[in-house]
Amino acid sequence: MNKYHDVANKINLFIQENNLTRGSKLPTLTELANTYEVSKNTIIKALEVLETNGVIYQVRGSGTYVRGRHRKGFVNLTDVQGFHSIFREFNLSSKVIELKEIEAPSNVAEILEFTDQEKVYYIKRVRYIESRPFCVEESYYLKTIVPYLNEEIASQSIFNYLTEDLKINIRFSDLFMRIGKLNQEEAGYLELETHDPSLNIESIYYLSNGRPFNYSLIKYHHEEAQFFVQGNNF
Amino acid sequence: MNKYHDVANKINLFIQENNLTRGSKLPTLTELANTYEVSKNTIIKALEVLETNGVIYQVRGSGTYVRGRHRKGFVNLTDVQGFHSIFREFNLSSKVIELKEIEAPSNVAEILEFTDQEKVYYIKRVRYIESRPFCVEESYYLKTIVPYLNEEIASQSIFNYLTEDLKINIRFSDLFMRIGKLNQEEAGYLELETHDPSLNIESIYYLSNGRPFNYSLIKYHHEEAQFFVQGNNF
DNA sequence: CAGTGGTCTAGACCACTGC
DNA sequence: CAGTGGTCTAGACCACTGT
Repeated sequence: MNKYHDVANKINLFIQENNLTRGSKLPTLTELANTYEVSKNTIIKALEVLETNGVIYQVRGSGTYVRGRHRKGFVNLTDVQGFHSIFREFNLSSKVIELKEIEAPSNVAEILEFTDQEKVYYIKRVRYIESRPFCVEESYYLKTIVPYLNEEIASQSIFNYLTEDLKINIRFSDLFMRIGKLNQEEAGYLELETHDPSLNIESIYYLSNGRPFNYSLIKYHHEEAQFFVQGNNF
Repeated sequence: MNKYHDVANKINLFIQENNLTRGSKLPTLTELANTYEVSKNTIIKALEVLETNGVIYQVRGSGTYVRGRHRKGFVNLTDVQGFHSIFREFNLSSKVIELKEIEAPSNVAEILEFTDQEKVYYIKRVRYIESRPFCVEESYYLKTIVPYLNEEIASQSIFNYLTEDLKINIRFSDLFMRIGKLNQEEAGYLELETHDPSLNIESIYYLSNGRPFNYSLIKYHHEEAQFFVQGNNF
């Protein structure tokens, strides 16, 4: 663990434990540098982490303040781990509809950027939050990166399996979202009517060396899909 | 303009002018430091900017590479200036439905965090992209921050007016998104049917001192709403 | 194990806020 | 104009990648 991540966590804890609310002022940079016994620049780095995570904001010439505005039930889209980390607190489960090893269809091959035929795992599953159907997911994993996958793993958190068991480092992701309409099958899974709207998110996940290894198309139940994005300007 | 922003722009230009594609390798940190005649740390800062903007990614021990994946017509949600900057290339226009100065309704007062009665501008407008109706927007601006607004300004880019004429610095924003249904009036503006779905985004914009000054509820035409989010993990 | 990105420091100086 | 965050530097050292 880096020093600045460490300090960031400590400051974050400090905010939570003291119940600091929006607008509360934190100590100055030099004070923080003294109390955590690191250089001023390391404090700056730590606060930078907290700023991009939407925890604080800094005002030049004035001070550092707590940002913290949350709305319950909204999932942060900016966080790559989004769903997985936030839903740890909820009772999240999955039902696997289909799991097979196939040659990648051409559109997926194009997205995942390979020219030769490559094997992928195809998974279709319905995800439930507190036993309410939440989304239908179709996902393709490059077999060279994810050599093994079974129904038991897919019925739990694939993300945890990738990061904790396979030690895969997910570095960044591209999400594309738009509104779609459910077909009869999907509507059935989500307990909705055919042609009801859904929030569709196509996502591509990349390894730390920049290679795309997963493509997913997720259709969210229109009443359950609630997302937020924290923008920063500079 | 800072040195590192300057360098970031130059590197960005370099990428574009040389048509560097996904995966292309950039020079090393020390080489970049030499060619742009700044310290290594300033290069790191510059590359950090490009990384959070989704232009490049860096692999420790290996190098810096071009990320660049775009899909036409998708609006970047992470960028505070999102709509305004990207649509500069399109023919974007607005029709003002209503513009008035009112006491803030209680829900807006709560969101914008004031307890006393305060005046706000309320604006309702329909926005068109290439003359196709794109979204219906209802927006509230704190009058203490935005002292004047008229129909002419509102029919163009309010964002430009705020930043360029009033010299207001927007620092960050919170966006909340979900699917909604259009009422009869809204459907009329968007040339859709009543109860057709829409992508609704509630947004709160904050000044550089952390004060919220604007709240908007925007309902997007379901066929035109296409957004993307670039996630970074660390 | 050479090459490359990442962390950390100490310190000088700049730019902005708010009294 | 005092206080506070932001930029920039030079340099030491660490951690990871890929051959």
